[in-house]
Amino acid sequence: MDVSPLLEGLNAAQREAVCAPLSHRLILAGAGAGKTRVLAHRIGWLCATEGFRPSQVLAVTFTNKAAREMQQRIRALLAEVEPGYGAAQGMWVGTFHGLAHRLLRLHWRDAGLVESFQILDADDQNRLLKRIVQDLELDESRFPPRQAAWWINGHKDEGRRAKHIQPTDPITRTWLRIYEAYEATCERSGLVDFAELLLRSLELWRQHPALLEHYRLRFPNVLVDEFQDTNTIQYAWVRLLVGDSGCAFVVGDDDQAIYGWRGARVENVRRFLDDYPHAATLRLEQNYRSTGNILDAANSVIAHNHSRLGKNLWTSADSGAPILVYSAYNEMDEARFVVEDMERRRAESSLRFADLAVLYRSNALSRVLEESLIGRGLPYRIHGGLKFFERAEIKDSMAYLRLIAHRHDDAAFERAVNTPPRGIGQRTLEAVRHVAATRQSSLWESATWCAHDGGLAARSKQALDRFLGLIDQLDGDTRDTSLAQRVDAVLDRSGLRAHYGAGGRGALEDRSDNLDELVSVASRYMPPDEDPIDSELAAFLAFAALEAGEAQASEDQDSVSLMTMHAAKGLEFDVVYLVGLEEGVFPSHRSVDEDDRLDEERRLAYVGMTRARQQLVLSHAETRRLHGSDHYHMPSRFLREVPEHLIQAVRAAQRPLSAYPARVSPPPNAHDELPKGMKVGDRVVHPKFGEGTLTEAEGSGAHTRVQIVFDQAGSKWLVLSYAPLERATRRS
DNA sequence: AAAGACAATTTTTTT
DNA sequence: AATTGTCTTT
Repeated sequence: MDVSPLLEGLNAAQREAVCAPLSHRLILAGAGAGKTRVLAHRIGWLCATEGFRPSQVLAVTFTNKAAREMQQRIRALLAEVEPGYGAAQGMWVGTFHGLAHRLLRLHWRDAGLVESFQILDADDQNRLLKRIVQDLELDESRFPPRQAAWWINGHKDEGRRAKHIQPTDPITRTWLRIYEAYEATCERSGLVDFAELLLRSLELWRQHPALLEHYRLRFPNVLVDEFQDTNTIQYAWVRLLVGDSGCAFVVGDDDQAIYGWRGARVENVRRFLDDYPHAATLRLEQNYRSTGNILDAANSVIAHNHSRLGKNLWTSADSGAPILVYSAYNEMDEARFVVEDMERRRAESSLRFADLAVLYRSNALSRVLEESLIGRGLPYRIHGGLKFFERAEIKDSMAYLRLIAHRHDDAAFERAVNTPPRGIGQRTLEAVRHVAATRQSSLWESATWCAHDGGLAARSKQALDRFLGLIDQLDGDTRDTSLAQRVDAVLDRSGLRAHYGAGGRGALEDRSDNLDELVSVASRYMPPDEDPIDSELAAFLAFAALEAGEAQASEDQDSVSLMTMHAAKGLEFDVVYLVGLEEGVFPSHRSVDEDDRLDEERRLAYVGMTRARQQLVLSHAETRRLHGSDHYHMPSRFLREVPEHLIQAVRAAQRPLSAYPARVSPPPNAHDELPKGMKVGDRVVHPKFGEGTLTEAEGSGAHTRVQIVFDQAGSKWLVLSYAPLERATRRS
């Protein structure tokens, strides 16, 4: 057997990681240091030289995309090492949720589930919670369903069920009541949300030691990617599986931990070292992606963070071009600059559109850029946004399929009953829900009863009965047909196709196109080889929930990428434009008050900057129109944290206004002064609060509000035209 | 029961 | 600004 492909092209540190002896390892790998590569090669190494079969390897990633990539790389490697190796048979590579789901499908009985349990996505969960909050007769404005979901998921992510929580105050008591009711509903309807997948599978192992032992023996090797993004329960899951006998190989970068706000615990990295004192730490610090200047800039920014595990990226590459910083008048000027710069670069070199990316803090910033790109006719692709399976019309269709597969799915029932409208209104539903609540039954059972026995109007009974009959018939009639035919039958006989086809209220035509696309997706769908689910429909439903799919399909077309910095993690481009570098935008105004959050923003900046291979372009706007009103922000602190000698500044003022493309209107009052001749950044004085700095402004004319950070009195928002503010006289 | 006016809301995202 | 959900009207 030739193991050389496994080591080819690896540097000393990478090689050490790949060939490490069998014991626990923590690999701290900086951006662009080849961590995914190391992970794939490590698995190849384990199989080729340590005598493991691929089926003895379990590797976890965070996204489906990463899982697919990993699987492909390993397959290619193994094929090279040992031609005809049966291509990674039996290997478990997937997301935490995907693997947990597989476990629950295999051991549904032991996990206390019904065989046909359904997965509840975030949207389903919110709807269900809304229903529950209403049923409990609580004030929705005081207990918003979204917040309830947040509260419940937060506890589940920490491994706590309702019974583990001791309420100390009335508010917590109420949240707990919601949690309990939610648990009961999910139980009764056979529904499992994302957090539940993990918690259930963890409990499955805890409560069935023999089963756990089986998996420990089966997977002596457990590998985790993006370890800094694991939450409490994911960590517990890995720890339980590894136990004392297994071998954990975890890869991460504490400087790229950007998901703390959704429960990820960077501390898990340290905790791993506490829990496995013999684990050796290896650092991958050589970066193969970016120029020296880009790395220097990124390193300088991240150096401002507290409590890092310590790591300094270096490269043998040239320092490259300086970091460009563009100061725009406003967001339109900024977008114009970005697009013109792209055109210029493309004219001067052989860059493809796909080598260019614009990254921003929040999705709201993408619109202007999009308009500018359209104006100049450049192809682009916005990543993120609504996924295919999250679209309303698709979810409507899926609700029918879910009911066909599992009648007791209350979430699907609520969605499908009256979509499209078929005369089953609030009153009727109220009655159905009431019966369900008193009998502790699913909505389906309750509806069956109501359609014949309840005290409903004959009309309503009939409508209800027709709906129930429709589902039963769809199930019966299409049982032996292909998945695509089933979907097609659902669209036709449910009336959804006619409903969306009619074009509704100004509704976009692609709604109906999406329905056709769903049929086509179904016809192309192939259940995974080693899937524990025997029904094609059930497998398809799980696929839709776990893998919502990219919104735009045109992946092959050469186009500029637009996305949030979060979405850019793991990707790289020759030229990266980081726009909206303004205090209050990035770092976000919701983060500036807390050190921890600010650190996370800074890590996000680090992630964004290190996406660039050749050229990094940073920009900020003096004025930005956001949510309908004007904002005047100071340049982001992250800009100031980039050493000056790395920067080449481009001032907007050098460009005449007449150079603006005709379709973008010239900026009104762009860099103008605020009323009273003030500008952001000025020193001001207030008779009562003393001296301070004008840091931000919002609104225009007489409504302009400004934020002043007073030297003594703290920060305050004042209406400029009323506040007795004066410009401070400069002291000598 | 369904359409239309009105008000509130707006980080980041995966599964 | 624009989307989203709630309330009102017919």
